[in-house]
Amino acid sequence: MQRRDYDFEAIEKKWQDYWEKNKTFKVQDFSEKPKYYVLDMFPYPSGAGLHVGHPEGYTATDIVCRYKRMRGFNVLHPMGWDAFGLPAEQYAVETGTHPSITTKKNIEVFTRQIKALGFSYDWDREINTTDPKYYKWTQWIFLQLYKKGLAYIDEVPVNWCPALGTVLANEEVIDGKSERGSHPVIRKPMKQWMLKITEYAERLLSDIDELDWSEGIKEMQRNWIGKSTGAEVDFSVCGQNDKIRVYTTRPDTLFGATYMVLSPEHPLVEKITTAAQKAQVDEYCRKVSTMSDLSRTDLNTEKTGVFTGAYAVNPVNGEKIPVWIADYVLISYGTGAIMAVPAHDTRDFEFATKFSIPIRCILKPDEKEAAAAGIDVASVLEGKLCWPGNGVSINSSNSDGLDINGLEVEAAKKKTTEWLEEKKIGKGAVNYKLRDWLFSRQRYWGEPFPVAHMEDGSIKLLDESELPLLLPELEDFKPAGSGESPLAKAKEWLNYTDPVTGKKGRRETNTMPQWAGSCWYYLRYMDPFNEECAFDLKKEKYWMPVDLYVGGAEHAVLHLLYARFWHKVLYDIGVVSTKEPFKKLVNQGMILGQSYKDERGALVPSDMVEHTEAGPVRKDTREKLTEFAAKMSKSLKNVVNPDDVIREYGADSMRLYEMFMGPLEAVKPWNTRDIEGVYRFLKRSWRMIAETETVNAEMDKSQLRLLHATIKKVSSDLDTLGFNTAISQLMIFANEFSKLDKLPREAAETYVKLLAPFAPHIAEELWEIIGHKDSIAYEKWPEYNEEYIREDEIEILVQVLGKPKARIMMPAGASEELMRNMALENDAVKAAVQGKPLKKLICVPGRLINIVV
RNA sequence: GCGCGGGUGGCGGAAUUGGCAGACGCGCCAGACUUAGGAUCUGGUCCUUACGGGUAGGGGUUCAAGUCCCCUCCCGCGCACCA
Repeated sequence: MQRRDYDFEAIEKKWQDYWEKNKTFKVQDFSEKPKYYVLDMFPYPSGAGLHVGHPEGYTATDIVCRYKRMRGFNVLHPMGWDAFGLPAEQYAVETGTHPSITTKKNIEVFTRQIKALGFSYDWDREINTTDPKYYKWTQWIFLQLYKKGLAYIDEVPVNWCPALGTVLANEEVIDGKSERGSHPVIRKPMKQWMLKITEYAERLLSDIDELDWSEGIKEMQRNWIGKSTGAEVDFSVCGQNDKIRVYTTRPDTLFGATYMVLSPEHPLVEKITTAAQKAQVDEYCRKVSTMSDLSRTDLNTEKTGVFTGAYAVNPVNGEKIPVWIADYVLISYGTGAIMAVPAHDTRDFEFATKFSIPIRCILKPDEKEAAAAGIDVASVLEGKLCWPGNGVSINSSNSDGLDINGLEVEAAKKKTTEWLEEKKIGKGAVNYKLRDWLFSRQRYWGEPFPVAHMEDGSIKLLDESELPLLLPELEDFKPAGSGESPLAKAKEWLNYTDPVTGKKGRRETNTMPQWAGSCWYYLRYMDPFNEECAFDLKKEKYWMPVDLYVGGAEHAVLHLLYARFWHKVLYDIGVVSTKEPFKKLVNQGMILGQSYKDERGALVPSDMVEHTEAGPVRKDTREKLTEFAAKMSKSLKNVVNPDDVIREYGADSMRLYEMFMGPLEAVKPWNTRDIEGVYRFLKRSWRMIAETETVNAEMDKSQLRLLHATIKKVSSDLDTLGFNTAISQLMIFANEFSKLDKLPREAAETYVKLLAPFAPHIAEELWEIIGHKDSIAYEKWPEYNEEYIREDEIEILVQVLGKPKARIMMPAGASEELMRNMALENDAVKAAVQGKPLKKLICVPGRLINIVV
């Protein structure tokens, strides 16, 4: 075998061993240096191992960490495992293998793969959510939530998945099917633990403003919380004492309310329904209750509903209006009842049209807005078209002191709300889309709740000294089928006796959802082995908040919202010192795989594709195929395994390619062919340093300029996470300096330092080759000198009428006067101007001149 | 439908925020070295023979527009009867 000049395999092994043996990246608490906490979203260790999406974020954070260390920061950069979860449990159901065994094995694979990329984690802080020493404190936090009144049991219709034998959270149900496995999901009432995240809705919303997160993610969180302001209004039911309370964001349209709608689940439905309508109403309610969420939302296009036979009184004009029930009104939002204003609400309009309910226009549309939307104002006024937009109120006054005619929407809302409050029939109100968090799962592989249900019906919290409450050993991991978790089969474990009173009870059989462990793991890293408390307060004060948090956008709302919620609770009980956990958040974009489709657009698995000179064809039929990028999946066989890439090109090339592909946050297509480019770059770097004589020579002006421009560009790009452009600058440098026969020492040393965060193994090796004994990891980051970057002469573009005509070298600090003269004397410029009179001359110093004639 | 991103060579992507569009890389073409090349090096590579024309399409502001404004089209992501 021929000698490989750049032997990445040996080099990478050597330095990974070195870092491990010397504990190069072990971090000290309370160092004098400024702290910097960089966090990756810790992975669920799945059986499939790492895919190329994982190292994308990990590489980015690792580069930042290595850079910050060289900048003199004390960097906390930990890794751990979000190891509770359904897949290991499903595997246990199928094979009888205990989830802890599967989990352990998977973690070993993940660890090996992650270490092979040379990330500078402090492995001495590794945590695992399934470790009793960890989940003891997850349980402890639950106790705190309960004590604050934020945890309660409620009987709620939940998403029951018969195939999985478990209840799923709303987030785990996609289009009425389970996110995992795509099994049908139906609604079933069950006793569940809930967390009152709604109590924190306002703070979760308003504190978003101070976060350094991408606007997109912040907006998603705002939408998820979904704050709206409006009013609650009471409508009395004709012939009864009952009142129907509605929530509306448009109190200004009360005069246009021509009917009301209750959600089928509304408690008043039964009471107000007349005998004549009872059969129909019951039938409708029955139908809706058995419907899955999917079929219920399916009815999007066609509204359904039934008249209850009852009437209510519109409080602004005393009018009798019919009360209907319809499934387009949700019991879980607002008051579960609405006043319907068909003229100014598209849903009500559809409903009213279908059931021939009067439509009364009480808002004259804004002419401009209506024209822009292509809406005919006259039709709106006749009640033939719906206008949900702006305008002024009409036909909106009563004899009881309310007159909003002529007012714009905002003013009309305000005035109506004041009137309602004065008459004590309503008040201003705020609503959120955010619901309380369904916090139990009917699973084995999760944190047990530290509670017992006592025989007298009370709930007993375990004492802190009884934690952790361990999971019982089981042999059969199948769900109980009744909806209870497999824990219901753990006979002895179930029995609880209060150590103080001797009273008996039964342990909670639900376990916590996977989100629980990830809600506070970033805190445990600061103090991972503390047995006295979840984490030391002084350490928390030193390390928090997380300065940079990188992870996939799939956690844009749920994990990040839940973690923020817990953090605020912990803040309120005084164990954390910051209002928010994650100061800066970056979502890495998904990496897509090379995929193929035929002319009909049918997808073709990658192993069926052959590459010919004319392009990709289908192996068996020779049909022409087109290449495109699609999410990596088993079925398309377009998944790239980092192990293969590392074997072929090395970890440094892998790291560089992941960063060079494009901006961190962008969705990018993987193309194995392109790795060749960064690999060549590393080989060139190798030859430039390792196989070129290093001399103590001065650099000339242009060399100094390039060196310092490179320091500047790489540094500023690292500050803004512009990894792709930083690498391209390093390439420019290597392209130039690799031409030299002898490399000036200063250039060599500086370059290796700049390269080190990106490609640490080769950098360590080169650093050693040019004569250093210690690791490069804590070398001082180079500083640039603006002096050297400045050019003496700058090429100035001269345009005539905006068209480039000449490029003239001018002194760097040339005055406008000088620039102007030099430009006008230029032959090419003279030719373009042709003696025409000068109308205007724009001079941008250091850049260009534009002559207008 | 609503909200948020985005549309630049054959491909991945640059462009100091209004100032020479296409940096850097892949691919491709030509050449050098070579027994050999999936090694390395050199040169070329937006379109057009040219004049010129080009950043999804159309209009506008400006001395100057990929960048700002208006309209249209397309793609991705999120939410989806939230009153």
